[in-house]
Amino acid sequence: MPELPEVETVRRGLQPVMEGARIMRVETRRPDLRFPFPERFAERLEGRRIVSLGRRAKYLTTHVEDGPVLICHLGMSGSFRVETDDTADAPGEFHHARSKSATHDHVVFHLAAATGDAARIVFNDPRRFGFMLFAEGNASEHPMLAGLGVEPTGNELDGKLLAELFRGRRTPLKAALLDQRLIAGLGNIYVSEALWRAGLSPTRAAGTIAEGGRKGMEACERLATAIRSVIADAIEAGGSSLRDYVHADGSLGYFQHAFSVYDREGEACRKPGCKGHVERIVQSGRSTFHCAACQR
DNA sequence: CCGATTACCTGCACGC
DNA sequence: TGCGTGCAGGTAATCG
Repeated sequence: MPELPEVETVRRGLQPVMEGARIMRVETRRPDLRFPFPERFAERLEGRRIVSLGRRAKYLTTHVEDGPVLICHLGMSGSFRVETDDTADAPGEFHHARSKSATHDHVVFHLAAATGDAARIVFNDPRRFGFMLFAEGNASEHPMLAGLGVEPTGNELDGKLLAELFRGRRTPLKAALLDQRLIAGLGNIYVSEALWRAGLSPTRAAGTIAEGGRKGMEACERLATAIRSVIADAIEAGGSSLRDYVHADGSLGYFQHAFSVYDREGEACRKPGCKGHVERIVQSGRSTFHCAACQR
């Protein structure tokens, strides 16, 4: 489900509830998600105050006082929702619009805010590709985060860096952009969208835009700009709501309406003046959507 | 080193 | 109504 914009949207939804609150109790309703929960998972969190909620790529990091850093990944189908006594006891509110099976509520964090208000943070994940791990000390040194590449937010990712990352790589642009060791946070949707915005073919060897002299440099600049803009636009729209994905407060993201190619097989290309249409191809076993007419 | 394939798991849409 | 098939936003292990 969630690529960087969705994870960032989740983070922003949870932050006001979690930061400063104390974790009173942690329930795990099964022994594992993708991986087994860490030893003494609940015990090491209970009683501690949450200092901050961060994000690296598609990972959420929860920092507590005098405890481990909780690293959460949502996998394909993971989501968090916030329950307060108001929301839980009020039938027919937004819960109704998106009945999500409690069958897959795997973890519940019972919180007490500084004001004394109680809240529950519930992690739901039907496919259980998500996971929760602990980092001792600096989370960025945890094996799961240590190898991650540059964030596609902010100014660091530019044409020059992209050229350095791609130089000599014969892998298709699609695969290069999905490689979290190069750029961290892009997923299947936003890779298709970024390549369309940049007018670059997903099948083109990544190295060819890094080695093509002036034209190559222009392509790198276009791609860096496309990546940053599509991620920024998606975050601003509150992410994409596909299938059952919703925000922590139950609301929906809107970016799926702004998709240019993803899941639009057969539609006319939206690029002004382009006569092409959106095609679906399969690369490394996953769908890629692109316009062969304007993406070269 | 590289890339492609498979595995992990459940739900849903679709055709019959 | 049910059943088989394919597909789904993730990462990681394995195989050439």
